[in-house]
Amino acid sequence: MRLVVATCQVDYAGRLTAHLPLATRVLMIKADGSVLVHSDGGSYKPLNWMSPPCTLREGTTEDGQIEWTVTNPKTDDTLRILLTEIFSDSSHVLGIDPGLQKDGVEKHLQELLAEHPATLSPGLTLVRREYPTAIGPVDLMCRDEAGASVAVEIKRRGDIDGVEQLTRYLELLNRDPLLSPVRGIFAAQEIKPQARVLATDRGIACALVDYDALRGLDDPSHRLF
Amino acid sequence: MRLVVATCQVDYAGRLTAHLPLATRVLMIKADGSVLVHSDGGSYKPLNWMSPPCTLREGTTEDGQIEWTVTNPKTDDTLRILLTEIFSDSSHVLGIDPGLQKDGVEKHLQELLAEHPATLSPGLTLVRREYPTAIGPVDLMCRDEAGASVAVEIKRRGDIDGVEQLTRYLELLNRDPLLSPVRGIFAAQEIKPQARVLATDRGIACALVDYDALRGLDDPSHRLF
DNA sequence: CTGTAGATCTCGTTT
DNA sequence: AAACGAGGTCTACAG
Repeated sequence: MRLVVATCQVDYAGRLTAHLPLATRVLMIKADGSVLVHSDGGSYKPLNWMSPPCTLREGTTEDGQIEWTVTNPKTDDTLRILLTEIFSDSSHVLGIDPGLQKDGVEKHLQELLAEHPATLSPGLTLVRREYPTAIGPVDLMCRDEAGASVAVEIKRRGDIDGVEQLTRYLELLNRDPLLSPVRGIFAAQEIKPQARVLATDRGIACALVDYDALRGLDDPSHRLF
Repeated sequence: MRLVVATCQVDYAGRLTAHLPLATRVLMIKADGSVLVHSDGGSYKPLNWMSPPCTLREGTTEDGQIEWTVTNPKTDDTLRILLTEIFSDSSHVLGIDPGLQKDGVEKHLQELLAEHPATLSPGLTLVRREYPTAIGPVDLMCRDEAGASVAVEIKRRGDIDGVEQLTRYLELLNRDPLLSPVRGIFAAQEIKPQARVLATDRGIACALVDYDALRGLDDPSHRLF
């Protein structure tokens, strides 16, 4: 890992063309050759960058200024960095990172709802999780008290795409005379108004999921930490 | 901008809960208080981070180790960083960045196709760009040689979502007796096989767009640089 | 290996 | 301010 603080101008050419005027920034060069250009704001996304695999070539321009050329042989992207003044340049050995341990995303939501399907609709019982179809797995396949099939699509944030996805599943599932009629439940922690309208228009029920309440129902020994 | 190279352990609690075991990493603290935890690989995304607005509080644990607590008052997220060994700690004044100048994304593709609609289908002429509907603007509304309406959806990468979007537009537009029948063209630089199948199944034509060729047709004086 | 869906998405633009 | 769409998306996972 090399960290350079320098006044620089950056030009990128790849999927798009982009230009950064001369200013002081932080350049992060990782062990795999990738380069990140960070300013003193924004968020975690760099102003500009090069993804690995790529190689950095250091050179000088005709007027004696330092110029870095970073190229990615796979994508033919290039990043040209002109450095007019260097304030700091240091290298550090970091070693391989053990990586991030996560908990609590959609998969976990699906696990919790699989354990407590009745929170979606009274009397609902699980048939199976990740119920396979030709166009992808249905998150939860359930049965209601009357024995009718219910397909559940789970999202953290419910938007129109999720409704479209569930609609495609329902259309396919309802072609199967052994399952039909299959009704749908669109479950999410948050449902966008347009998604709710579309779902309702298509006869799909919406269920708001309370993640913390589900966690409370769940055995706390399952926690990672 | 403060750059710290240190052996650290990181715990995040917010939308999800995440943990980084003890290892040597780079900590980037921006002027707005945001914090990025980078390892020597991956890509431009940090292992862990805190988005602004947030505040960093430095403290010491009972056993005398340095502990940073970063909190975001808006979202109630917290990032706890335990630093066991610091290899480098430096601060730099960067100033405000002039920002990235972009060129060449979907908007530009739309402009080029608006100028040259006949490249999509022979004899096609533009009615208007960003044709408004109740569920959003249609990228290009055109007329063919016979005077029939043609709705064009433009994507850089054509996937199934784009076909769904165009389908919704067509469904809506075809309810208008003044416009109906409206046919659709799905235009993209690259069209995924599944998207092509879905489009064809729904009677939507697919058009592969050659961005460089369109640029050639276009007046070069429109370039930014 | 390709393709698909999720993301502490981020980042615009528009309503 | 909220919402919708795009991203040089990136990234993990399934087929």
